[in-house]
Amino acid sequence: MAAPARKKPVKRRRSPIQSRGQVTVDAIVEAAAQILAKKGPAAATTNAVAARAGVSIGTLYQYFADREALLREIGRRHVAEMQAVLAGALTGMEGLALPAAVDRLVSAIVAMHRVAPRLHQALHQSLARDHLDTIDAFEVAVEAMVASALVGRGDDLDLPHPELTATVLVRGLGGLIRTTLRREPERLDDPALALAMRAMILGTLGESRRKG
Amino acid sequence: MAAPARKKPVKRRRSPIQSRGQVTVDAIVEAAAQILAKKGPAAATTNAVAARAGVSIGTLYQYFADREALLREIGRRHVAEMQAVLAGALTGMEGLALPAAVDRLVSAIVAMHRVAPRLHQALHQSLARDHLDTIDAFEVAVEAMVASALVGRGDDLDLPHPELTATVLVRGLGGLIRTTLRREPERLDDPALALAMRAMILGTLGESRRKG
DNA sequence: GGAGAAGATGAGTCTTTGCTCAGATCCTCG
DNA sequence: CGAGGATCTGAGCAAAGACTCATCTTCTCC
Repeated sequence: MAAPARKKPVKRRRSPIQSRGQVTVDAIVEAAAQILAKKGPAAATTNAVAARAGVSIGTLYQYFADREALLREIGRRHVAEMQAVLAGALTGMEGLALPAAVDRLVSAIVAMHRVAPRLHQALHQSLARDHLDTIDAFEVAVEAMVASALVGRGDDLDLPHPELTATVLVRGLGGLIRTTLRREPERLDDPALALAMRAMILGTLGESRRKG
Repeated sequence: MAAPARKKPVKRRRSPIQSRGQVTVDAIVEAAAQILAKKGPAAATTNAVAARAGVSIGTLYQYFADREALLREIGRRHVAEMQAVLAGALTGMEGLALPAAVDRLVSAIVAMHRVAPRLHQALHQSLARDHLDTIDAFEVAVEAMVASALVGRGDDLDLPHPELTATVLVRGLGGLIRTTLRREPERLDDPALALAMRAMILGTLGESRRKG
């Protein structure tokens, strides 16, 4: 009623037109990702990011409306990278027998998490209730992907609830990998762990089928 | 060389001696846990906590050296509570057949996470690289517990690497539950999910054994 | 009752951080 | 070359939050 307070008086974000603008944006995102990965969310202040990127804070705010927007962009890029790695590791799986396919899947998921483990963790921490959307959407997509892959080989599997099984597998494996990454990062290279994951997947599939 | 800078000039924390002191401490911890659970780590400022607890900030700092110490205390209490719930839900499992024992384990783990889901999540977020020690120690203990339980029924199981299997199961289930809690909290009550978890555990155990 | 310890207060200090703005500098293109 | 837009600068503002301290109140116990 009183004064019509302007909510968003200016649209701050500028899309780079000249190439040097793009270079600057990349430098900022890169710097932020590095700090995030190396020192955690708390250290990733806008000033620190700008300093590391070698630009002034003013420049940073020319391209990002606020700190959140910057984090969101990092999340977007990270997810895209993971997606690419996953897709690459999963090509040409159609012809494989189940155990071989599972091996392939395990190494794909591990590889995907190895892209930028510290950053992945930092994002999961800092993206409080907001940018997790991006990551969540990706995880949902992965679950759907796995579910359809399970349905795809219907003959030898015949699961009563492929989606449910996919959900359990994807979330379980993801959690396992994230916990391991945080507590014993070096262990991700342990072949025994990969075998154990394989056993978990195959066992879960077998046991789930029997229930049909 | 120059001035011998005093590092920790005062030990600020006072242990409550009179009963009203204990009451105050409890109120503070309780208030902090509530804010943490309801609004996340960022909202849990020392001033907000003191206000909610109905005491002045000065009082808060009489009992806690700093914000970290307060968070650490909350972590300690939360872990203790989870431990109690888990222990309670696991008593008298010795005589049970494997499937029944697994059912029991599943509901115990779910119950344990249901103690204070939002707080659990907030702690996992805020306890950056510090108080996670407390939670980590607990999780390690759970892994050891499960491992020994697996060894305990050696006859019908005979796993080649009980610790590894326990690790995979505990971390996998924990991750699955945490993810579900964050994205679809209501689903934790879904019996189908419990069944799927059961299948995962039984399947993993069976498949792991076969490898021996 | 009253001395002294335990407990509580909260205004205020100090620091940090997100973010703005009034310009300076660089590029493109006619 | 030079006009005008794109880009960049960085001192500094305002807000927020952790924490202190001088002082007051309440309790214990002889």
